[in-house]
Amino acid sequence: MTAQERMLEALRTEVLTGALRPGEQVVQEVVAEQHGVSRVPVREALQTLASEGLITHVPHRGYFVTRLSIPDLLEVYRLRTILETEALTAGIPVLTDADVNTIAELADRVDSAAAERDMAALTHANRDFHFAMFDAAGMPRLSRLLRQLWDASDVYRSLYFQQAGNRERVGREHAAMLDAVREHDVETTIRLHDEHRQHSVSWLTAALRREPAHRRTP
Amino acid sequence: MTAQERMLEALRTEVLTGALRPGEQVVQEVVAEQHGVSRVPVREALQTLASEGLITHVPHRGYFVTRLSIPDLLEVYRLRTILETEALTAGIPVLTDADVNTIAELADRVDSAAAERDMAALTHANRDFHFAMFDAAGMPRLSRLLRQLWDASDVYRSLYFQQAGNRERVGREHAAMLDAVREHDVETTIRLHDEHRQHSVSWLTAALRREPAHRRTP
DNA sequence: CCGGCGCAGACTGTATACAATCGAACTCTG
DNA sequence: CAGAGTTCGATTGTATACAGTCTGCGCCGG
Repeated sequence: MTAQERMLEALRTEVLTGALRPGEQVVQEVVAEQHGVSRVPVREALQTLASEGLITHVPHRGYFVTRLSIPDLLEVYRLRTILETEALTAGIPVLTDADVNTIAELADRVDSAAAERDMAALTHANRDFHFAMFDAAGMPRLSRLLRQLWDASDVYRSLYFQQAGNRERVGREHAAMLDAVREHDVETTIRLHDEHRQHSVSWLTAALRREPAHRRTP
Repeated sequence: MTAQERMLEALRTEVLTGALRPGEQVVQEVVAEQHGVSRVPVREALQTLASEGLITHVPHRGYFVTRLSIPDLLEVYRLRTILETEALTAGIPVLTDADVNTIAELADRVDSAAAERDMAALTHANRDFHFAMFDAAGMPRLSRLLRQLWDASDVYRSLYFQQAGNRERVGREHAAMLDAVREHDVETTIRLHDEHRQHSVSWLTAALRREPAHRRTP
């Protein structure tokens, strides 16, 4: 595995778990030293994250963790709604029994991570759970676009998960989805996803309004 | 402007106009020498294009112009249909008179480029024409996703434009769209876009089937 | 006292140099 | 003669070194 791939993974995790906070500058030399590599692979990883939108690049100034505005967050969720509906419509009917079992297992993993308050594991397991359904559509580009949109909002989802009530709610919602998925009930699965999203977007906009204390991404 | 930005622009143009053909390897040193820079900014531009999907990266092997398969092409057009419909629904009703004039002007530019058989100009003007409508939705992320999808298929659109009949057809289709846009007729604009897309996708799949002669992207 | 100017420091951007990896042609062997 | 091993060339990946740009602070003048 190349150094830039390691850096990409490391940086993505740090952003997604909130170790690097929105608006914060990512100084190349610091990251390089922490991981024992030179600045070159760090730059290339940052480049990738920038083109995905997770990081914002300002020439001659540096790389900053992207800070979502509320309108941007709403747009992300609107696009997710459209594209996830498409993915579920194509994917749920063609799920095999093995797929369903995998999804059930992933739901368990979400629960354990939630119980242990392991945010990194929770974020990952949650993604895996949902993308097991999305990927079933067999539309790699659609999956990829969705991953980008999830990346963009994961920075804030870690906030959402930090509250115990939200973690419990997610557990219940996932269980309901699993039931619908078991019966290949596309309509219900979509409806549950819509509600799931709806709740987190309202919670998050409220949270963002409460805490406008970061300074703007320069 | 930094060197990597110049390289990004240059490489993107070369891929989109077909100067670099699908499947072909992009050798860093060659590109660097051609443009009088070192390999570093070239690498960073390639990195970005790779994360957008225009270029495929194989560690320790190199960067290759992505070759679309027919299923992939169909997926791109399906996603474009969904997202462009969304953009037009939001954008067409709120177009100002100035916007409409801009669009009309862009349609003219497409025609002139077509008349002069200037493929690079044609590709650019065509994009500008359509994105003038899409961008009107005021959804920057949606525009961005659409640009990615366009990038992915532009490699093949240059093929489409090389045929005179297609160029004329596009001129007529754009004129019809312009009329619909002038009247803020969302439904007709969407229908025309659907037909527009439908024709190019059928033409392109046929063309791809005729010419499967490239060697596989390794 | 306040606003513009210049300088120092930090950080980014790029070039050059070196190390590692891959593929293909060639050789050697059964 | 076929096939596995091997060496060589080309190309990529990474480190180091240097150049350029921006920011913030202090100084000077009004």
